[in-house]
Amino acid sequence: MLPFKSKEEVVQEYRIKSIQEATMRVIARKGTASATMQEIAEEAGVAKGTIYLYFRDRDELVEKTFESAMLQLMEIIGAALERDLPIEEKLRAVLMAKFEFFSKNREFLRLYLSLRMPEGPPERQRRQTTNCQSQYRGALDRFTRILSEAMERDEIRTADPRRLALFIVEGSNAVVLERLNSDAPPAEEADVALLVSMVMDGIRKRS
Amino acid sequence: MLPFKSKEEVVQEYRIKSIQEATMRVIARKGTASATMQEIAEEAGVAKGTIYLYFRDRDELVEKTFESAMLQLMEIIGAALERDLPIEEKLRAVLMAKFEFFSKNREFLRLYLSLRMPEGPPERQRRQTTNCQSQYRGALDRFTRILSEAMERDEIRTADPRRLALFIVEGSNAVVLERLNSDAPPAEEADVALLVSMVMDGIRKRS
Amino acid sequence: MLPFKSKEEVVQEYRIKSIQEATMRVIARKGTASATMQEIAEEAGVAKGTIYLYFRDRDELVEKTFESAMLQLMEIIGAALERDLPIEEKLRAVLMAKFEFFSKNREFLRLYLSLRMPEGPPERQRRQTTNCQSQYRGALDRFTRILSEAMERDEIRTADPRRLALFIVEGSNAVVLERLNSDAPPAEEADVALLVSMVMDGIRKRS
Amino acid sequence: MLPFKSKEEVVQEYRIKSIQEATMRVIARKGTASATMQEIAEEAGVAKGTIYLYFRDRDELVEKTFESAMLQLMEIIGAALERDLPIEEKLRAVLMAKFEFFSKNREFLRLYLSLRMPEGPPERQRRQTTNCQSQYRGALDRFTRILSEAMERDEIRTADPRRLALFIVEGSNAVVLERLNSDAPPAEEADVALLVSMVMDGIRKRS
DNA sequence: CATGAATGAGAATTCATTCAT
DNA sequence: AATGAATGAATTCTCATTCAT
Repeated sequence: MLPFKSKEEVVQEYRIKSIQEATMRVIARKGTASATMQEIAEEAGVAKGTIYLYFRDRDELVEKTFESAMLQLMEIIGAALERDLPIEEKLRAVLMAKFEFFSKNREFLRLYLSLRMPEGPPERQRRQTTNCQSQYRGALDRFTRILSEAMERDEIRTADPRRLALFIVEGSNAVVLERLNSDAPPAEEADVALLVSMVMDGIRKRS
Repeated sequence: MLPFKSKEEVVQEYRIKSIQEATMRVIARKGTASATMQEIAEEAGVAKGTIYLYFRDRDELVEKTFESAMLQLMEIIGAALERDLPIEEKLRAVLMAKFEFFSKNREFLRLYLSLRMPEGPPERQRRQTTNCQSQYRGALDRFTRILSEAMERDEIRTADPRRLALFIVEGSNAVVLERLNSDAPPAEEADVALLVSMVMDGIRKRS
Repeated sequence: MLPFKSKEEVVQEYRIKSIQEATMRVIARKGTASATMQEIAEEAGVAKGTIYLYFRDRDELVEKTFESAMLQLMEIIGAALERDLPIEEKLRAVLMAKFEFFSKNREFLRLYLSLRMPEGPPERQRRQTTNCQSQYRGALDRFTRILSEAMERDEIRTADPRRLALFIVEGSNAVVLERLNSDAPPAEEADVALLVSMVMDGIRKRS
Repeated sequence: MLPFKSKEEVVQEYRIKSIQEATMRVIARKGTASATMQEIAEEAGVAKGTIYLYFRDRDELVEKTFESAMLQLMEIIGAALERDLPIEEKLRAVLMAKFEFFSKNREFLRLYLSLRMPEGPPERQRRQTTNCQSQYRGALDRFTRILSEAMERDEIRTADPRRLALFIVEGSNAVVLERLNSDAPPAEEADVALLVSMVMDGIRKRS
């Protein structure tokens, strides 16, 4: 069964992709709350109305944009986790994947960071939580499970795996952000090595 | 020389404090971008116009509110850092201070987290960065310095202290957030102990 | 000479008819001002653009739709009026024709009622008046003339025939509307008889 | 207990009244569906936003405007019906009241006529029906009851009183509309007398 | 000082109309 | 001829800010 796409489908996917990319660029510039449909349309090179052909409303545009980028990220990280490696190498692989993804998708970072704190009236917050937080939570759960399994296999110390996961994920987010904000960040490998070593062995000096 | 405050000054300070507290509560509910002057005024029990007697505009209100809460946080953390303790105890003291502060000032967390990514047109972003990021950066620099000194004193391993500081600060923010979102978080001491031990010794199982 | 229609003409007439019927159905549902081209096109099973092949713009579509239904109505009523009957029977025939027409063309009623008050900017109002009111006025004039003639023949009392015509036409419209809105209206004959008797003899009790 | 109104209440009532009057004028010019908030604001000499201080949204503005004018009309008609008069005189009084009201409130007529056919999506139609039709229905019911009572008192012939009410009310609306559209309508008394005589005795010539 | 009514710039969204395929 | 994606003018509504009282 070959994946067959009619010309219309191709055009449609292309439009959706352009609009979502424009959305991410504008959000990267202005922030999620301040990105206007007007500016997104200009950035995408389409008319305002065109966006509404592909997305019900602004909320859906933002959510779908988040979801589709998040999906890519999850796939990359998922691939890194599937390989049967010791926990240290898994951690390294995940962090490398994340660093590489965000360095290729600079624009996504801001959206990624902002959707964890939903804005607006209760109803919208609920919706955003349902649609976006769930993906983020999913990623976190996955990482939590990896840590749990490593504990069971005695690879790492026993401790609340959720706390660890949170700490590591957010701590490394901060480093990603810092890298993107600096003009000449060190090689990805260097930062990843730093983090892995810190997470695995801590910062205490050993004799 | 006792600090002397005229009645007017006292009233003025009281107003400013009420308005800033109201601001934080509304931001905690709706998010920084969606908090309206109307809702803040109602929450503070004053008229909309009154806010403008004490703050030039909405941006200044948000920034000053951030700054004054941040100042408190910095003082508390500063006090924790001043004591001449080994790095592990300093870390513990700082985290305890932070946990306690946010548990007493739940409302501040959302503002704290949102101002790290300034919103809006370039001009506003610049202003917010100048006014708010600087405090955040200041806190970070301070922590970075503590780590540097500990490295010089050979208490901890040598590594980019800024990266370490970022990682630890943001990682622990995530745990603070998780605590505030959960109905019955574990004792502060427990979470702090977990983080300190993880930061100092890492997660690797040792024989 | 038989009227000869090429295949193209047949198709064209069929299209026009479908679109106009769809227009009336949508207007019956949503009201004249809220009927959108999109919904009309869907209802007619054609593309939006197709409508513009047959009608210059939305206004023309609505007007032509009105006109062609109105033309049918006028023919039916005209037929009723042509028969040489006493005024009472003429009135009965006209009302019967109207009741039957609207019961067969429920959808038309709303359009019929709404076009008596043209909407929008002066230019459009003028156009609608010219195109639609004229038909309505024509119908009214015709009925006015019937009344005048009856007065001249001393069948009915002398009075401003235009006022009488207006009163009778609109009064009976209200009854038509009420019938269409009720689930089980009385037989047409009953309502018509009521109206005819009322118009001819009034409501006063006679000894 | 004197009716006491603070200055604020007076100003508020004045604003509401100006805005509603402007609304009626614009609707009289453009039709209910085509009246824009912008034009209403300009007509009222206030800013767009000001209208929203007094009315939740456009729908509420239109409805409240209708209701308050309708209330006046009902009071005037009610007063005419309270007097204990024979049915003929009651009818005359009601019609006179109606004619006078609409000649003083020309602008209201269009709103009055348009709200009987609610526009838009089902939800809005339902709301308009609830809020506006109910008043219209109320007026109609009242008139229906008057007719019923006259039938019981043997003043008029027995017939479906609702049909009669509809017929008379709408028939006279048409005359009102015609009067307002003509430059020099006959005296109100003349038209009222025509209608009363027609309703009471019908149009049949009697020997 | 404090108030809150008024303002109007700006944002989201809709929809008649066009035009390349 | 038919299509329906694209357009952008027009519309509703929000909200920071001002200012007369």
